[in-house]
Amino acid sequence: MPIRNADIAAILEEIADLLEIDGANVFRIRAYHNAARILKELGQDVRTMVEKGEDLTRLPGIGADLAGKIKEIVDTGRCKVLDDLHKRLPPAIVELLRIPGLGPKRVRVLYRELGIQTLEQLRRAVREHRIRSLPGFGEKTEMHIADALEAHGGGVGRYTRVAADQYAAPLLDYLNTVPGIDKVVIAGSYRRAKETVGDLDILATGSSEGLVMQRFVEYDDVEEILSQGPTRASVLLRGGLQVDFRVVPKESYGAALHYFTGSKAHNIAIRRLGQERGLKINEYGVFRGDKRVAGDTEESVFASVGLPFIPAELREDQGEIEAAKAGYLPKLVELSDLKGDLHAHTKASDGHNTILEMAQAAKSHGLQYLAITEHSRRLTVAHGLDPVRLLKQIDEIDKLNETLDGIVLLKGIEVDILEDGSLDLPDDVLGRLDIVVGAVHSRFGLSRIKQTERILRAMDRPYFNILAHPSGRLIGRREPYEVDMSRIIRKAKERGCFLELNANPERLDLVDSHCRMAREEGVLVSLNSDAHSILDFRNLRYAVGQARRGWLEPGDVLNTRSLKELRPLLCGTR
DNA sequence: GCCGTTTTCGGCCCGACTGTTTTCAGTCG
Repeated sequence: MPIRNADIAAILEEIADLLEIDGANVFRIRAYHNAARILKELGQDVRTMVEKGEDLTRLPGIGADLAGKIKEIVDTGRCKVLDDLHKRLPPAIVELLRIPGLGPKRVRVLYRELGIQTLEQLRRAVREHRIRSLPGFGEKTEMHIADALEAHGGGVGRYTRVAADQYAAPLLDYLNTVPGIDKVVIAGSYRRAKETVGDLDILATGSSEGLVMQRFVEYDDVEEILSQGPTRASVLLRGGLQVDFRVVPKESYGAALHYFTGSKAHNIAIRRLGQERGLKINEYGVFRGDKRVAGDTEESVFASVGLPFIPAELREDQGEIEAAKAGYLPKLVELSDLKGDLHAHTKASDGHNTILEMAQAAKSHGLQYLAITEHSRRLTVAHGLDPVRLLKQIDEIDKLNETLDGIVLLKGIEVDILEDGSLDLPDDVLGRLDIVVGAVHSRFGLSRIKQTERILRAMDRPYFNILAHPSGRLIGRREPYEVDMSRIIRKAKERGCFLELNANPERLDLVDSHCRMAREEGVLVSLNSDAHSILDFRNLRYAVGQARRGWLEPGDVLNTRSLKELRPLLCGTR
C-alpha cells in the first residue's frame, strides 16, 4: 500500500503531539503541525515528488530537516524521531489530547503522577476521584474531564454546510432582534466556505456587551454554556453544534472579522507581515505602538500590510498572500456568473419533478439552460433509462423546447461508467444527445490503478463530455474512491472534456485542491446541481463556495458560458 | 524546526476565559 500525503501527515502530527507532551520547544512542535497541514492540503502526491527527486524544501515551511524526515517516511514507512519518542512515551497517550480541556501539560502530569496513558485509565481515575488532588487540577477540572469523556465518541463531528445552515439561520434571525447588537455575521470556516464546519463562529458588533452576551446564552436552542465572559462565549446547541460568539466595538469590526474568519495559518502569516512593519494586529485593530492605525474594515487591515483585500475563501496560507503581494489574486467566480446547469434528474429516473417543473425552477434561479441527465439503465435502483426510454425523452425535450421561453433544455444523460471503462449506452444513442455526463456508481473498491484506468478509458469514448462527481465521496459517510486525479485532469485536457464540481453539499467533489490543479492545467470545471428536485438548485451556492476555495475564476468554469459559447465546447470529443 | 529587502542567529501571532492560583498557567481559537 503506497503511502499517501495523509499518512505522512498523520505521522508528523503524532510526532508533534508527543513532542508537546514531552515538553519540547513550542516552535519545533509548530513546525511539525505546520508541515502536516501543508502535506494534507497539498494538491500533489508527496511520494511521487520524492520518487522524482523533487526538492521538498521548496514547499513553504519544509526545511532540510523535515524534507529528510518526509523522505525517510516515504522510503521506510517509519520515522526514527517517532520511534525514539515511543520509547519514552506510550503511543496511546496522544488520545488523551483529544479530550477538550486536556492539553500537553496536563496529559504529562496525568502520565507522570498516575501513569495514565489510555482513555480507559483516565475514566477509572476520574471515577476514583484521583484527578482532583493533582497539581494544577481541582474538583471542577475533574468534573469537566468526566463530562468530556462522556461526550467523547458521542459522534459529534463536523457538520456539512447545509446542516450548519439549519442552525445558523434561526440563530442569526434571533441575534438580529437583540437590542444593542449592530451587526451580526458568521465568520470562521463557514465564511471560508469549507465543505464542513466543526463549529460556528459568530461575530457581532455592539455596545452593551454584557447584556448582549446574556441574550446570546439565553437563546432557546442553547443546551449548555461552555464558557461566558463579557466579550466571548461558547455554547452547545441542542444537537451538539458548538457556537462561539464574540462581541467587539463597532470600530473593530474589520479587524475582528479578519481575526475570527481565519484560517489560523493565514492570520499568523498576516500578523507576521504586520510585525515586519512594526505593527501589532489583533482582533481590535492594527496598532503602531499605542496608536490604532486600521481595523474598521477588513480592507484596512490588509492595506496596513500592503495587500489588497483577499477573499475569505482563499485565506488558507496556500499562496494567497504571495499572490496578493504580486497582484495575481484571482477574480473569483460568483453565483451570478452561472448561466446554466449541466446535471439534473427528473421523475423519469430518480428525481421528484417533471422536466417542465425543473426547467421553470432553473429559470427562476436565473439560469438560461438546463441539461436533463437521467441515470442510465445499469442503475436500476434509480430507474435508469435504456435507449428506448431515452429516445422518447429526447423527443419530449425537443417538443418542450418549442414552448419554453427564457430557458433552453439540453438533452443529456448521466451514463454509468462500467467496470471495464465502457459506457452503459451505445455510441449511436449517445451521439444523439447534446451532452454526455459520465459517472462511476459501482465498484468503488477497485485499486487506484484499476479505478483510474477505468475512468480514463471512459473519457476516451466519443461523446464523453463531463466526469460527474469525480471522487464519488459522500462527506462523512463514504470515502472517495482511489483515483489518480492528476492523470484524470491531464486526460480531460487531452480529450477536451470537463470535470464536474457537484453542488450536492454531501458531495462537493472536486475538492478545492483538485480545482486548482484543473485550473492550472486549463481544464474547465462545471458547477452542477445534480438536482433531483426543484429545491436542489439552491445547492449551486455550495459549489460556488468550493470553486472559490479552488481559486476558480468565471473563465475557469464551463457553465459561465452562454449557450452559444457552450455548444462548440461540447463537440470537442466528437 | 523554519526563516531572512537590516538577520545564518534569534526571533517565531495574539488575546479571552477558566480554574486554581494569591499572581498565573493551561487551554483554546
